[in-house]
Amino acid sequence: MLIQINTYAEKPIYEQLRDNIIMGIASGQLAEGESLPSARVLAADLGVSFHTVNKAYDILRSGGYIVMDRRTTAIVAPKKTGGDIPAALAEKLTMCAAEAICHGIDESIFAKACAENYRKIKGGDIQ
Amino acid sequence: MLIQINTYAEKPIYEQLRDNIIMGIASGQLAEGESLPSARVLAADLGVSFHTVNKAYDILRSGGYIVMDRRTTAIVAPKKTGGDIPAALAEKLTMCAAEAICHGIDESIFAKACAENYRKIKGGDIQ
DNA sequence: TATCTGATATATATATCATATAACAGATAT
DNA sequence: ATATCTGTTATATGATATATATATCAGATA
Repeated sequence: MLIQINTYAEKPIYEQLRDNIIMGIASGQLAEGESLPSARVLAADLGVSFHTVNKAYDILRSGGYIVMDRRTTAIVAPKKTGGDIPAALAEKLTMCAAEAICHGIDESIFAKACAENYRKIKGGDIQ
Repeated sequence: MLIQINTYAEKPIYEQLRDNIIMGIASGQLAEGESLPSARVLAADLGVSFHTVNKAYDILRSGGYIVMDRRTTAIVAPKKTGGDIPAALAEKLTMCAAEAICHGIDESIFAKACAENYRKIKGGDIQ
């Protein structure tokens, strides 16, 4: 999977990496059990510090997105099914809804945008 | 409206203030045209620096949430209708959907959560 | 005139971000 | 065994972000 970062963006590099990989998993570009490049290799490829990649991997591990396997590099965590919405995600969604309301976006348009995003990502129709 | 912050949280104070006020506007607790407390007064009430509140107000002004009126304090911006989804919000929504997919949350559950959030906030059923 | 407002400037302390270098134990292949 | 990879951990440095304090300014208001 192609991982791209923008070192000029205001979003920290480690967050860009985190988001990139979450998108990759969600869209199926990174399959369950698939190996990620080692932190050192990815860092060299992107021209960033090994520690920056390591931080992103650590956050992904804490969030249950990847699993660290001593024998290989990090791998994509097993798929979850019928999960609950984690508190952190619920908070983000709440703020998204609030912002949408402030911008005068109708509930139907908001709901449609949410569902379309979901479908597009899951269908791999992204980027 | 009651504005609360947590100085121990990892989220910066100015972001907490921003989110708090956006929630207040979305939920109707802060009505269109309503005056916000002056940055100095709110800072004193919360026990934070005037500049921290000022930064939050400046971000809210840039985002079109409030209007700075020379004659009074900042006021809540006029309501928008039939607005489009701003790019920044679209990106947040995309990441929310991706996280939901990774957590094994079904599309129907995700869509329901989005819509329920929207309705609860708009109906004032919050906090 | 006195007092409020936000806007702006400067300075300081702390935290975060990103980097570099180094060493460590576990796993793997030669 | 040796060499090499892995993630983990520690330490140090610089740049930037966050939060604070103090101060000045122009505009508005009583």
